[in-house]
Amino acid sequence: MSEGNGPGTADIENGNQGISVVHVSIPNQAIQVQPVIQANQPSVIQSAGNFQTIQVVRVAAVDEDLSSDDSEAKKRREILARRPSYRKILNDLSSPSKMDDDSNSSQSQDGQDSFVQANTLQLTAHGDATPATQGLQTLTMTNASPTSASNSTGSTTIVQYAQGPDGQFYIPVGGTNVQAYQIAAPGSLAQGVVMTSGSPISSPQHMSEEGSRKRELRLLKNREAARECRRKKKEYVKCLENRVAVLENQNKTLIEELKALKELYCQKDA
DNA sequence: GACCCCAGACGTCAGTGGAG
DNA sequence: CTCCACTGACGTCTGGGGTC
Repeated sequence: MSEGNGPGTADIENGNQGISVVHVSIPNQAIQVQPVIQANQPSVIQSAGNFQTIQVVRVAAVDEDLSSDDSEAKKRREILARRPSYRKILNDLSSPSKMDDDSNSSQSQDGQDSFVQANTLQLTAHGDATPATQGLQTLTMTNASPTSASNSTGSTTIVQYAQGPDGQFYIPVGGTNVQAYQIAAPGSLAQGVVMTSGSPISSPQHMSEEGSRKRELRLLKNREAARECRRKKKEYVKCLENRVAVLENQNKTLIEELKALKELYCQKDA
Protein backbone atom coordinates (compact mmCIF):
# COMPACT_ATOMS: atom_id res chain seq x y z
CA MET A 1 0.00 0.00 0.00
CA SER A 2 1.43 3.33 -0.88
CA GLU A 3 2.29 5.51 2.02
CA GLY A 4 -0.17 8.32 1.76
CA ASN A 5 -3.17 6.12 1.41
CA GLY A 6 -6.05 7.22 3.49
CA PRO A 7 -9.31 5.46 4.11
CA GLY A 8 -10.98 4.01 1.13
CA THR A 9 -7.97 3.91 -1.05
CA ALA A 10 -6.96 1.21 -3.42
CA ASP A 11 -3.80 -0.08 -4.93
CA ILE A 12 -3.59 -2.11 -8.05
CA GLU A 13 -0.73 -4.45 -8.58
CA ASN A 14 0.20 -6.40 -11.61
CA GLY A 15 2.08 -9.45 -10.62
CA ASN A 16 3.40 -12.03 -12.97
CA GLN A 17 1.29 -14.77 -14.45
CA GLY A 18 -1.42 -12.26 -15.10
CA ILE A 19 -2.53 -11.99 -11.54
CA SER A 20 -3.89 -8.58 -10.80
CA VAL A 21 -4.34 -7.72 -7.18
CA VAL A 22 -6.46 -4.84 -6.04
CA HIS A 23 -6.00 -3.84 -2.43
CA VAL A 24 -8.61 -1.70 -0.82
CA SER A 25 -8.19 -0.32 2.66
CA ILE A 26 -11.24 0.90 4.47
CA PRO A 27 -11.50 1.92 8.10
CA ASN A 28 -12.96 -0.81 10.19
CA GLN A 29 -15.91 1.17 11.38
CA ALA A 30 -19.27 0.57 9.84
CA ILE A 31 -18.32 -0.67 6.49
CA GLN A 32 -20.56 -2.36 4.04
CA VAL A 33 -18.61 -3.63 1.16
CA GLN A 34 -20.14 -5.39 -1.75
CA PRO A 35 -17.35 -6.06 -4.15
CA VAL A 36 -18.61 -6.61 -7.63
CA ILE A 37 -16.72 -9.57 -8.91
CA GLN A 38 -17.35 -11.74 -11.86
CA ALA A 39 -17.81 -15.42 -11.45
CA ASN A 40 -14.28 -16.30 -12.33
CA GLN A 41 -12.76 -13.56 -10.28
CA PRO A 42 -12.61 -14.68 -6.70
CA SER A 43 -12.24 -12.26 -3.87
CA VAL A 44 -10.41 -12.52 -0.64
CA ILE A 45 -11.52 -10.44 2.26
CA GLN A 46 -9.26 -10.22 5.24
CA SER A 47 -8.99 -7.89 8.13
CA ALA A 48 -5.61 -6.37 8.79
CA GLY A 49 -5.39 -4.44 11.99
CA ASN A 50 -7.82 -1.56 11.87
CA PHE A 51 -8.46 -2.01 8.23
CA GLN A 52 -10.37 -4.39 6.14
CA THR A 53 -8.30 -5.48 3.24
CA ILE A 54 -10.31 -6.55 0.29
CA GLN A 55 -8.26 -8.31 -2.26
CA VAL A 56 -9.84 -8.76 -5.63
CA VAL A 57 -7.82 -11.10 -7.68
CA ARG A 58 -8.15 -11.57 -11.35
CA VAL A 59 -6.37 -14.64 -12.54
CA ALA A 60 -6.42 -13.82 -16.17
CA ALA A 61 -3.37 -15.26 -17.80
CA VAL A 62 -3.53 -18.45 -15.84
CA ASP A 63 -6.87 -19.27 -17.34
CA GLU A 64 -6.34 -17.69 -20.69
CA ASP A 65 -2.99 -19.29 -21.25
CA LEU A 66 -4.36 -22.77 -21.12
CA SER A 67 -4.60 -22.86 -24.84
CA SER A 68 -1.16 -21.40 -25.43
CA ASP A 69 1.84 -23.51 -26.23
CA ASP A 70 3.61 -25.55 -23.61
CA SER A 71 6.90 -23.80 -23.99
CA GLU A 72 5.85 -20.93 -21.80
CA ALA A 73 4.64 -23.26 -19.14
CA LYS A 74 7.92 -25.10 -19.32
CA LYS A 75 9.74 -21.83 -19.01
CA ARG A 76 7.73 -20.98 -15.96
CA ARG A 77 8.40 -24.33 -14.40
CA GLU A 78 12.10 -23.93 -15.09
CA ILE A 79 12.16 -20.57 -13.40
CA LEU A 80 10.45 -22.04 -10.37
CA ALA A 81 12.78 -25.00 -10.27
CA ARG A 82 15.86 -22.83 -10.38
CA ARG A 83 14.80 -21.18 -7.16
CA PRO A 84 16.47 -17.79 -7.40
CA SER A 85 16.99 -15.48 -4.49
CA TYR A 86 14.12 -14.03 -2.56
CA ARG A 87 14.91 -10.65 -3.99
CA LYS A 88 14.59 -11.95 -7.52
CA ILE A 89 11.49 -13.93 -6.75
CA LEU A 90 9.79 -11.01 -5.11
CA ASN A 91 10.86 -8.59 -7.77
CA ASP A 92 9.33 -10.89 -10.33
CA LEU A 93 6.19 -11.31 -8.37
CA SER A 94 6.18 -7.64 -7.42
CA SER A 95 3.34 -8.47 -5.14
CA PRO A 96 4.56 -8.21 -1.60
CA SER A 97 2.13 -9.39 1.01
CA LYS A 98 -0.48 -6.80 1.68
CA MET A 99 -2.23 -8.79 4.33
CA ASP A 100 0.59 -8.31 6.75
CA ASP A 101 -0.12 -7.89 10.39
CA ASP A 102 0.45 -4.85 12.52
CA SER A 103 4.18 -4.68 12.02
CA ASN A 104 4.07 -4.37 8.30
CA SER A 105 0.67 -3.03 7.49
CA SER A 106 1.65 0.54 8.11
CA GLN A 107 4.78 0.33 6.06
CA SER A 108 5.12 1.37 2.51
CA GLN A 109 4.94 -1.79 0.51
CA ASP A 110 4.33 -0.96 -3.06
CA GLY A 111 6.79 -3.50 -4.25
CA GLN A 112 9.48 -0.97 -4.94
CA ASP A 113 10.94 0.44 -1.81
CA SER A 114 10.46 -2.79 0.08
CA PHE A 115 13.13 -4.50 -1.89
CA VAL A 116 15.64 -1.87 -2.72
CA GLN A 117 19.14 -2.90 -2.04
CA ALA A 118 21.04 -1.58 0.89
CA ASN A 119 23.94 -0.75 -1.31
CA THR A 120 25.29 2.56 -0.23
CA LEU A 121 27.28 3.17 2.87
CA GLN A 122 27.84 6.48 4.45
CA LEU A 123 30.22 7.09 7.29
CA THR A 124 29.58 10.13 9.39
CA ALA A 125 31.05 11.33 12.63
CA HIS A 126 28.71 11.23 15.56
CA GLY A 127 29.34 13.13 18.78
CA ASP A 128 28.78 11.00 21.81
CA ALA A 129 29.43 11.81 25.42
CA THR A 130 30.06 8.25 26.49
CA PRO A 131 33.71 8.02 27.47
CA ALA A 132 34.18 4.68 25.86
CA THR A 133 32.74 5.84 22.61
CA GLN A 134 34.48 9.05 21.87
CA GLY A 135 34.38 9.50 18.16
CA LEU A 136 31.47 7.14 17.69
CA GLN A 137 31.07 6.27 14.06
CA THR A 138 27.68 5.88 12.52
CA LEU A 139 27.40 3.49 9.66
CA THR A 140 24.34 4.59 7.79
CA MET A 141 23.00 2.19 5.25
CA THR A 142 20.70 4.14 3.02
CA ASN A 143 18.00 2.44 1.03
CA ALA A 144 17.82 -0.27 3.61
CA SER A 145 14.43 -1.69 4.19
CA PRO A 146 12.08 0.33 6.32
CA THR A 147 10.84 -2.79 8.00
CA SER A 148 14.16 -4.23 8.89
CA ALA A 149 16.12 -3.88 12.05
CA SER A 150 14.97 -2.46 15.24
CA ASN A 151 17.51 0.27 14.88
CA SER A 152 16.45 1.24 11.42
CA THR A 153 14.54 4.40 10.92
CA GLY A 154 12.62 5.12 7.79
CA SER A 155 14.68 4.24 4.80
CA THR A 156 18.00 4.23 6.56
CA THR A 157 19.58 1.75 8.87
CA ILE A 158 22.06 3.06 11.34
CA VAL A 159 24.75 0.89 12.77
CA GLN A 160 27.01 2.49 15.28
CA TYR A 161 30.47 1.62 16.39
CA ALA A 162 33.47 3.35 17.81
CA GLN A 163 37.15 2.71 17.96
CA GLY A 164 39.11 3.64 21.01
CA PRO A 165 42.65 4.91 21.11
CA ASP A 166 43.87 1.39 21.78
CA GLY A 167 42.39 0.21 18.52
CA GLN A 168 39.56 -1.65 20.17
CA PHE A 169 36.06 -1.44 18.82
CA TYR A 170 33.11 -0.42 20.91
CA ILE A 171 29.72 -1.57 19.83
CA PRO A 172 26.39 -0.42 21.19
CA VAL A 173 24.53 -3.07 23.12
CA GLY A 174 20.88 -3.17 23.94
CA GLY A 175 18.97 -3.05 20.71
CA THR A 176 16.92 0.03 19.97
CA ASN A 177 18.05 2.06 22.89
CA VAL A 178 21.75 2.53 22.97
CA GLN A 179 22.31 2.05 26.64
CA ALA A 180 25.57 0.25 27.20
CA TYR A 181 28.74 -0.40 25.34
CA GLN A 182 30.86 -3.44 25.42
CA ILE A 183 34.39 -3.83 24.29
CA ALA A 184 34.62 -5.82 21.13
CA ALA A 185 38.27 -6.34 20.56
CA PRO A 186 39.39 -7.25 17.07
CA GLY A 187 38.87 -10.92 16.54
CA SER A 188 36.53 -11.29 19.45
CA LEU A 189 33.45 -11.63 17.32
CA ALA A 190 33.82 -15.32 16.89
CA GLN A 191 30.69 -17.36 16.43
CA GLY A 192 28.40 -17.58 19.39
CA VAL A 193 30.29 -15.31 21.70
CA VAL A 194 29.76 -12.15 19.83
CA MET A 195 28.27 -9.61 22.13
CA THR A 196 28.34 -11.53 25.34
CA SER A 197 32.01 -12.11 25.71
CA GLY A 198 34.35 -9.27 26.31
CA SER A 199 37.48 -11.31 26.08
CA PRO A 200 39.42 -11.41 22.88
CA ILE A 201 40.02 -14.78 21.32
CA SER A 202 42.90 -14.02 19.06
CA SER A 203 45.51 -11.49 19.96
CA PRO A 204 45.38 -8.20 18.12
CA GLN A 205 49.03 -8.45 17.23
CA HIS A 206 48.24 -10.99 14.56
CA MET A 207 45.81 -8.74 12.89
CA SER A 208 46.66 -5.42 11.50
CA GLU A 209 44.52 -2.54 12.49
CA GLU A 210 43.35 -2.21 8.95
CA GLY A 211 42.47 -5.85 8.75
CA SER A 212 40.49 -5.78 11.94
CA ARG A 213 38.65 -2.69 10.84
CA LYS A 214 37.78 -4.36 7.58
CA ARG A 215 36.57 -7.38 9.45
CA GLU A 216 34.35 -5.32 11.72
CA LEU A 217 32.90 -3.53 8.75
CA ARG A 218 32.31 -6.80 6.97
CA LEU A 219 30.57 -8.20 10.01
CA LEU A 220 28.43 -5.13 10.35
CA LYS A 221 27.40 -5.31 6.74
CA ASN A 222 26.78 -9.03 6.89
CA ARG A 223 24.73 -8.57 10.04
CA GLU A 224 22.52 -6.10 8.26
CA ALA A 225 22.36 -8.29 5.18
CA ALA A 226 21.27 -11.25 7.25
CA ARG A 227 18.56 -9.17 8.85
CA GLU A 228 17.38 -8.03 5.47
CA CYS A 229 17.49 -11.55 4.14
CA ARG A 230 15.31 -12.82 6.95
CA ARG A 231 12.84 -10.07 6.41
CA LYS A 232 12.62 -10.89 2.73
CA LYS A 233 12.25 -14.55 3.46
CA LYS A 234 9.36 -13.83 5.78
CA GLU A 235 7.77 -11.62 3.19
CA TYR A 236 8.28 -14.29 0.57
CA VAL A 237 6.60 -16.90 2.75
CA LYS A 238 3.71 -14.54 3.42
CA CYS A 239 3.43 -13.89 -0.28
CA LEU A 240 3.25 -17.61 -0.95
CA GLU A 241 0.64 -18.05 1.75
CA ASN A 242 -1.42 -15.30 0.21
CA ARG A 243 -1.21 -16.96 -3.16
CA VAL A 244 -2.26 -20.25 -1.65
CA ALA A 245 -5.28 -18.54 -0.17
CA VAL A 246 -6.13 -16.96 -3.48
CA LEU A 247 -5.75 -20.18 -5.40
CA GLU A 248 -7.78 -22.10 -2.87
CA ASN A 249 -10.50 -19.54 -3.23
CA GLN A 250 -10.36 -19.81 -6.97
CA ASN A 251 -10.50 -23.57 -6.76
CA LYS A 252 -13.54 -23.36 -4.54
CA THR A 253 -15.28 -21.04 -6.97
CA LEU A 254 -14.51 -23.25 -9.92
CA ILE A 255 -15.81 -26.32 -8.11
CA GLU A 256 -19.03 -24.53 -7.31
CA GLU A 257 -19.33 -23.39 -10.89
CA LEU A 258 -18.81 -26.91 -12.11
CA LYS A 259 -21.41 -28.16 -9.69
CA ALA A 260 -23.94 -25.62 -10.91
CA LEU A 261 -23.26 -26.48 -14.52
CA LYS A 262 -23.65 -30.17 -13.79
CA GLU A 263 -27.00 -29.56 -12.15
CA LEU A 264 -28.10 -27.47 -15.06
CA TYR A 265 -27.04 -30.17 -17.45
CA CYS A 266 -28.87 -32.87 -15.48
CA GLN A 267 -32.04 -30.81 -15.40
CA LYS A 268 -31.86 -30.27 -19.11
CA ASP A 269 -31.22 -33.94 -19.67
CA ALA A 270 -34.15 -35.10 -17.56
C1' DG B 1 8.67 -18.24 41.90
C1' DA B 2 11.40 -21.83 39.52
C1' DC B 3 11.82 -24.65 35.77
C1' DC B 4 11.18 -26.29 31.12
C1' DC B 5 9.84 -25.92 26.32
C1' DC B 6 9.21 -23.57 22.17
C1' DA B 7 9.17 -20.08 18.65
C1' DG B 8 11.29 -16.19 16.92
C1' DA B 9 15.11 -13.19 16.28
C1' DC B 10 19.84 -12.48 16.09
C1' DG B 11 25.01 -12.72 14.69
C1' DT B 12 28.41 -15.27 12.45
C1' DC B 13 30.50 -18.41 9.14
C1' DA B 14 30.82 -20.59 4.82
C1' DG B 15 29.47 -21.29 0.25
C1' DT B 16 27.66 -19.48 -4.11
C1' DG B 17 26.91 -16.57 -7.97
C1' DG B 18 27.18 -12.20 -10.36
C1' DA B 19 29.75 -8.02 -11.59
C1' DG B 20 33.92 -5.73 -12.76
C1' DC C 1 40.67 -13.47 -10.38
C1' DT C 2 38.76 -10.49 -6.69
C1' DC C 3 35.06 -8.31 -4.43
C1' DC C 4 30.64 -8.24 -2.66
C1' DA C 5 25.76 -9.33 -1.87
C1' DC C 6 22.94 -13.02 -0.72
C1' DT C 7 21.49 -16.97 1.88
C1' DG C 8 21.57 -21.66 4.35
C1' DA C 9 23.20 -23.53 8.55
C1' DC C 10 24.49 -23.22 13.17
C1' DG C 11 24.60 -21.72 17.92
C1' DT C 12 22.83 -18.36 21.15
C1' DC C 13 19.56 -15.36 23.42
C1' DT C 14 15.00 -13.90 24.80
C1' DG C 15 10.22 -13.68 25.81
C1' DG C 16 5.92 -16.11 26.43
C1' DG C 17 3.28 -19.97 27.93
C1' DG C 18 2.63 -24.14 30.58
C1' DT C 19 3.53 -27.04 34.67
C1' DC C 20 4.89 -27.98 39.37
